[in-house]
Amino acid sequence: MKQITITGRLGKDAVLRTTQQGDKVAGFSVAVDDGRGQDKRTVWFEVSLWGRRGEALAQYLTKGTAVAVSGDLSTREHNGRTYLTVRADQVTLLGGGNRDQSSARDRMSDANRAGYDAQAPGGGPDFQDDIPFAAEWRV
Amino acid sequence: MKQITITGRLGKDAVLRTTQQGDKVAGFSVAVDDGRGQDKRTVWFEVSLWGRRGEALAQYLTKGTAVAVSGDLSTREHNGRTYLTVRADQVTLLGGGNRDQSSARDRMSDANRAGYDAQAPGGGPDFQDDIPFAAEWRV
Amino acid sequence: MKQITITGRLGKDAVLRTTQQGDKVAGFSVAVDDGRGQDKRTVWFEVSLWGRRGEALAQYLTKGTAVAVSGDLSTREHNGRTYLTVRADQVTLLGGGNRDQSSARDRMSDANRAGYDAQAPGGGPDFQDDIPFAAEWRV
Amino acid sequence: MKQITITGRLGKDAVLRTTQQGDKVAGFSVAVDDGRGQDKRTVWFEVSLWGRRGEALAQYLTKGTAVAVSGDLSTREHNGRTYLTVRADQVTLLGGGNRDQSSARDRMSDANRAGYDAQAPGGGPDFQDDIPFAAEWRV
DNA sequence: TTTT
DNA sequence: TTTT
Repeated sequence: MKQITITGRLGKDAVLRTTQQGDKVAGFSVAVDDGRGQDKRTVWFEVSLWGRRGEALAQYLTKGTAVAVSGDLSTREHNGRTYLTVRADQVTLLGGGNRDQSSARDRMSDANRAGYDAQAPGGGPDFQDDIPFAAEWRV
Repeated sequence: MKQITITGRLGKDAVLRTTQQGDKVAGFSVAVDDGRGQDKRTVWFEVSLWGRRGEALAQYLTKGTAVAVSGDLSTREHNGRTYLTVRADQVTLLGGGNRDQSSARDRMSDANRAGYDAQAPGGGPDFQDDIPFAAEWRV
Repeated sequence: MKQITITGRLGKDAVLRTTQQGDKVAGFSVAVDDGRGQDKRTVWFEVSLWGRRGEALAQYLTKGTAVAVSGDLSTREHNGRTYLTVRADQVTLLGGGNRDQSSARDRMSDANRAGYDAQAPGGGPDFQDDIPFAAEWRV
Repeated sequence: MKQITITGRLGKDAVLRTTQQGDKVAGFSVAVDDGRGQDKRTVWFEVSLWGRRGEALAQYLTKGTAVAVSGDLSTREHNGRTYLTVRADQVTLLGGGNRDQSSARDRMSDANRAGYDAQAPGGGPDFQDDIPFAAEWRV
């Protein structure tokens, strides 16, 4: 088990994709502050949210949105760089973002009212493109 | 968000149930040690693991099994008592239990090979019996 | 282990207290949303943050402030009610509250620059008053 | 906030070190299983446990010991490799290891009876040697 | 209801 | 570097 909870802000709008099996996944990067004072830096996490929950929340996961994300941490190597990835079990909107907050929260409660599925169906490397994130998003 | 991770042992074998909608859920109680020395006590958590993951893991979730469980914490009042409940996103077997460990782990890896779903489909109070745990299990 | 991470808002300003041993502890209650739609409710957590960190953050932990709190969950019985308590290891300010945000964050970074201690020194029931929270704060 | 909880086993005995300021820290690596079937791999975490708690637990943190660790995740670059590090708030012994379990647990309860401090005093890069882990330990 |  |  390697279960992580992060709070931070999206660097870009989330991207909603569909696997060849027809499964939906929302992908987005979250910037988390680390250290303080002189040692301040930003740590980036690539988050994937599968199923109906990703499909429903993607529209609210806009650049600058503050979120809390809980899920399984992994690392991924790509072009000599190490990425921190989180397969999300839970995503909570904390505010901010490009859209006005109140209407976003109203629409969200509709989305949440249905029973969304934060889990990937297969769990496999079955993307049409093997990276659910823009290639320029680096750790 | 109120995401918890506990480690502890099952007080009884898990019970696998089916909702009226046909959804499967494994229910079990986990004893977690709290305090030390004179102030030692046991805190009990009622855990539910929905979908194929619950269906697959139920057979290994036997009395005495050590587990790590991550999920959403809630409380439930029943007959004047407060229960701590966890709707599990992740359950990891740590050993112990009534069955012999090696064969259990072998069978488990088969179970895990498929893509299991730790999320409830609807999230609602739609049990055939509204309590997924024996009535005598108290906090 | 029963480690929890919550996000929510303070119901009142934090109270900074001193034990008979001279240890400082900040106490505050955090409201966390649970459920959705018709089943929405609020779950309250009593949080304690010990040592220099509590001392330093108390001034920013005002009514309405959004926080993320990570720590050890326990329950406490008082007058027939069950309280959820969290002994915090980490507290992150997410915004809101009575004070203006920017200046609060500026002052906070000073506070954080020193090495604060989120742990209780003794861990014992050594309060001058055995409840670090106002009696009217109920689960 | 980037708070993680892992369960896994120590690759080597923990090393107890002292900073130039006289602060104690136990350092150890934890192997965590990732993936399943063909995609199984091991993810390593470098854990540091500061203060009296590190001092007290170091003797039980032997090679092969199963632990649950909760704390703040960071990454560290060293010689072109990325390390996952956890500054531990909580460490729970789950069993295993080189020493016999029962006596270790007995001694541990003595250690735990005192109030240990899982937090670093300063948080700084003030090691006599800047790496609390053997250089050959790579992610 | 668990276990060390 | 671990373990099942």
